[in-house]
Amino acid sequence: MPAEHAILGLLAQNPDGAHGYDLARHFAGDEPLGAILRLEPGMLYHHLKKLDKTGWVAATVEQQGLRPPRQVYRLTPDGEAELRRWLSEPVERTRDIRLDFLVKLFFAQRTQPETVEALIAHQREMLTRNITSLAEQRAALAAKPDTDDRDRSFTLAVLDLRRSQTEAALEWLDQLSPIASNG
Amino acid sequence: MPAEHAILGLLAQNPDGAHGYDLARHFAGDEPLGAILRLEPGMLYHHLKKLDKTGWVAATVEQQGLRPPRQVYRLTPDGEAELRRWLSEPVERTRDIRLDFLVKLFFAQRTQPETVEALIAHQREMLTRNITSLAEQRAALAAKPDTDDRDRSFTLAVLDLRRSQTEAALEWLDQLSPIASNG
DNA sequence: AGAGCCATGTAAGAGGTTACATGATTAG
DNA sequence: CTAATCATGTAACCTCTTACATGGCTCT
Repeated sequence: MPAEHAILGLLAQNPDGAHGYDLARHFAGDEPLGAILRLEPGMLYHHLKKLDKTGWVAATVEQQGLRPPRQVYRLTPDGEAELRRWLSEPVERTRDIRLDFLVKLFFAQRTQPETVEALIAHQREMLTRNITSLAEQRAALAAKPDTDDRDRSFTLAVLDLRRSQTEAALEWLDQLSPIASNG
Repeated sequence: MPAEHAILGLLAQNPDGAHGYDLARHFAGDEPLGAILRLEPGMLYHHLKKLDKTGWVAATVEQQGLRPPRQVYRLTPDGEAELRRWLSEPVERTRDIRLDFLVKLFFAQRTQPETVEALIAHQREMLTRNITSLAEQRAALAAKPDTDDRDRSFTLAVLDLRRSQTEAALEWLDQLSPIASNG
């Protein structure tokens, strides 16, 4: 779940804590985070409660006169550890590059820029492994007897699509150096 | 929802109808459909009931001695119209190529092969449009003042990833000719 | 005799979307 | 005076996942 880790990441940038409405702004369309991940108020408040129950954030109440009191959330040590763990781990599937990996990249850059190169390198290995596996599946299928020609050519097309998507992600990764270096 | 249209597609290949267990086999891992779309029994039976309520399939009961009676589902004229409509329509977002478009391709090939080339051509146009739009967004962002450098370079990376994924899908589409021609 | 197939489902829960409810404050 | 902003949430409703319930039949 990238959304909850994104919340942890935002709190990691704000040692004084933040309340729901503060955080919500970062998930709007004109913010960089909002370009990859939209979070409606309902879900945001839901995640905050869940994170509180898990112990990754801690809430304190701030009275506000006549407005509803603010719940100010701060990252706990457990939450920080979880964030670090998550940020160091590449995503397994190519389709998760689009969302999960971008969120990782975003917060790695902002909260621990020295880890960005390692994250990219690990992700690179993972994608390379996936390409190898796809090549193996392709070879196995081509060699498989008793297969309808239409079925085979369709499944080959499926594997080829995955390969092309994974290779594209890999090439994109290799051009991320500006982010990695001056982040 | 590709799952429900996949069910319609399977029934379109079986004018005598099929029952849930029959259909379930097509969504197993070793079948070509299963390579793109897994459907557990629970969801399959749920979709069948929903399609029945919508009027896209019609059920008749077949007694089976001591086993539970079979619900045999047949495609209705409405269901067939819906399937045709869906099969002729490209997907809007690149990320839906992986699932929805592949399902469309699979069933277009098997139930109306003469439409495959048009489907591919329409999808090609859609992807080309998306690439143009991404280029525009990229230009707009590069020209935008008052933007944090880190924010800008991150959002540029997001747009570049989308472009690379969309271009990869486009190149893959252009090599689908074997399926289109001898399907 | 036991494993796996046939054939249908239900139940519980996680995760998400959309819309609404509340009510003061501030900006135009 | 109206609209947007601040600040919190709830409610209803989907979708999907995982696991289980039932019980005869067929194969080894």
